[in-house]
Amino acid sequence: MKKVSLKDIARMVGASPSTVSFVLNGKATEMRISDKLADKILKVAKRENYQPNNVAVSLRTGKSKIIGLVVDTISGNFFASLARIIESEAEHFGYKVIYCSTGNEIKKARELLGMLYQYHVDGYLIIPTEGLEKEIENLSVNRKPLVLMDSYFSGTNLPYVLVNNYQGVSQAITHLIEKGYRKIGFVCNDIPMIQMQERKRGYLETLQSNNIPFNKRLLLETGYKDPEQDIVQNINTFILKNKPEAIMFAANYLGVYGLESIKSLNLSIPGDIAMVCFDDHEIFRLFSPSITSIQQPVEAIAKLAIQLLMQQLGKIEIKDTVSQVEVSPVFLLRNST
Amino acid sequence: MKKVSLKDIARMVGASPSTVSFVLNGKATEMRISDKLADKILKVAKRENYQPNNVAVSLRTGKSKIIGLVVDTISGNFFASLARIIESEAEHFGYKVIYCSTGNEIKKARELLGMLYQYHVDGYLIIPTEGLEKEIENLSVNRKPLVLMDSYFSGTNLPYVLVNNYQGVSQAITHLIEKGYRKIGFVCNDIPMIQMQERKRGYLETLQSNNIPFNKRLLLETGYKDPEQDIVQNINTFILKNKPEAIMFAANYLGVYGLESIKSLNLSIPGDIAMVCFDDHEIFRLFSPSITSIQQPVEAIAKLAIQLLMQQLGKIEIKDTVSQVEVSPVFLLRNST
DNA sequence: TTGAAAGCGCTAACAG
DNA sequence: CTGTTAGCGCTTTCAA
Repeated sequence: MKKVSLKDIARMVGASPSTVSFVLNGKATEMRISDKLADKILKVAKRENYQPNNVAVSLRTGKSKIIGLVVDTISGNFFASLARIIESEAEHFGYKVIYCSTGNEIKKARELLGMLYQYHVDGYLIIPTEGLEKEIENLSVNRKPLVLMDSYFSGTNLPYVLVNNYQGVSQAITHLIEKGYRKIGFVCNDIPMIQMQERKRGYLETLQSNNIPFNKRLLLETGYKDPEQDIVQNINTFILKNKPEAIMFAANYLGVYGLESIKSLNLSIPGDIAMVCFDDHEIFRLFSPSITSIQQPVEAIAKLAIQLLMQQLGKIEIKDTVSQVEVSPVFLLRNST
Repeated sequence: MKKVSLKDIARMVGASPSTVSFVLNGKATEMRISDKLADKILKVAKRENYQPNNVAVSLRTGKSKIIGLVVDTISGNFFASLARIIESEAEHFGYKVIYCSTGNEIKKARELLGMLYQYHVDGYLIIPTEGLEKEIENLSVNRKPLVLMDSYFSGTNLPYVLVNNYQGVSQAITHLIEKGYRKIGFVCNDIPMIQMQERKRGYLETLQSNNIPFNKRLLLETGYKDPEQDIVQNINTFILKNKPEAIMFAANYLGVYGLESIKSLNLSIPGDIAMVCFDDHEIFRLFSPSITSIQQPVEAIAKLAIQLLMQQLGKIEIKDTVSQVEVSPVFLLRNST
């Protein structure tokens, strides 16, 4: 039982492959195929359960109707919610989505991008990681539609959409200050990407504009690749040595580790120490006390990203020429501050 | 700047496409191509950064070196950890993985499977959902290598690998009984798939074999598609009305909802109510008190699934003919019981 | 030791 | 209104 091909259909109907192709692609009227023939073709195709061979279509047309979504890790909240929305948005335009995760390995990332390229995906949605700059630049040079999310490379002109990291942190720190906290710690990681830099800048400048001198001992930079154990340990000593009244964690996984640390230290939130986290997590809502956090407007990000991509794919007209957009975060006031 | 094709290379070197193809596919010696020519071809290909067009290769050979992983929802712990391992295992065999999520919509699931089929993925890893039986059966009939995970359809002979659900629940319930609890509630959902049925059976039979009469008011079956709010509300009234001394949740998302409910009821764990959950979740480890749970051996599941798939793909020899395997769960004793 | 040629399944320009 | 034909880029048989 082999799959029926377009040619098979043609033979059965007694028409030529091209005619069948036109009919099946809805170009029957355009090409002025007689209704009779068109109907017959449609009927036979249906009866035989004809499925076009997309590989052949792709080879011929150079289009695949697939967009590739490349992320560092598919675990993780942010990605999980992102993926669902992106998928359904893409569907509106007739595109399918395939996911690839790089596991934060530059080598693997390169391979994956290569694979997507070789399979001729029509567009790329990428959460960029350190070291991937050249490859991404390359896609762009080859005129591949692409949109970056969550971060971007400064100095390039690639389209991106991300949350306003500076604003989010600034809001949180201001909130802490208003609540009377002065000794505010900040725990971030050493990723050199723009989003983390912006968060750090948010911390520093907001302190400054509130006339609170920056104490560098209150800034903890953890290694991104360090094992969980080590990071929790670092946070432990950080808290013990510097006794911050409040801590802001610059990423949700850091907040989770922070929770672990605070728990192991037997400190109470917000009594002994207040906390707020950038990027929400299910745990923060459930925890007792619930944890105040800065939520990324995932839905908006996803929709905008697809929009920018579809513009490049010529699927929607370009309303405005802005292709680099930042969206406002959502401040979720809970009980940890 | 167009991509260089194999033909381009041939022209540059002054050889025929077939010769180039042989060399590039490592069949140079087999075909007795002279070393000189082979070297030259390799060098030029490298210089020109030749990348084969996989679409063309796939069309020609009917193989894609891709396996499709179809899950219900891409969020979720279980899947997230599964994916990572599957990916790296597949890599050993030279396969790439693409993910698709069905969002638990049968229509979308069908489309996705169709897409994978049309793109000629070489193998399928599927977490089956209700209603997908015929499509999956169909793949099998068409001799597509495939392995089910997490669940399966009784009455079919498809290969699968999943945790021993019965054993996991039985172990947990036994534990509760040993701890002295008698009024043990069980919260599951209404998915008619085998894994949930097995968990329910584990509950029922373990009570029975311990001479605890089954009280059907202690069994709560929640709608899988119900919104979170409703389910939490259901759990609330379930607890209030029936006052179980302990509850087992049959899935990790249910456990999380349970936590919410218990929190909103202001009950203490395990003082007022003990709890244990099937399928671990990061929250359970972090929560105060930490929540006892039954962990799925994700790594073992992933590795076995790939193994079964590679057997079908002829990539490894078949050691034993067992293609339906259950693995033992891991009991994680924590502080909620 | 190498090359010519056919063809995977489809689309689209061009000819009737 | 419909069919012929030429490929998309690659692999592989067969012939030289």
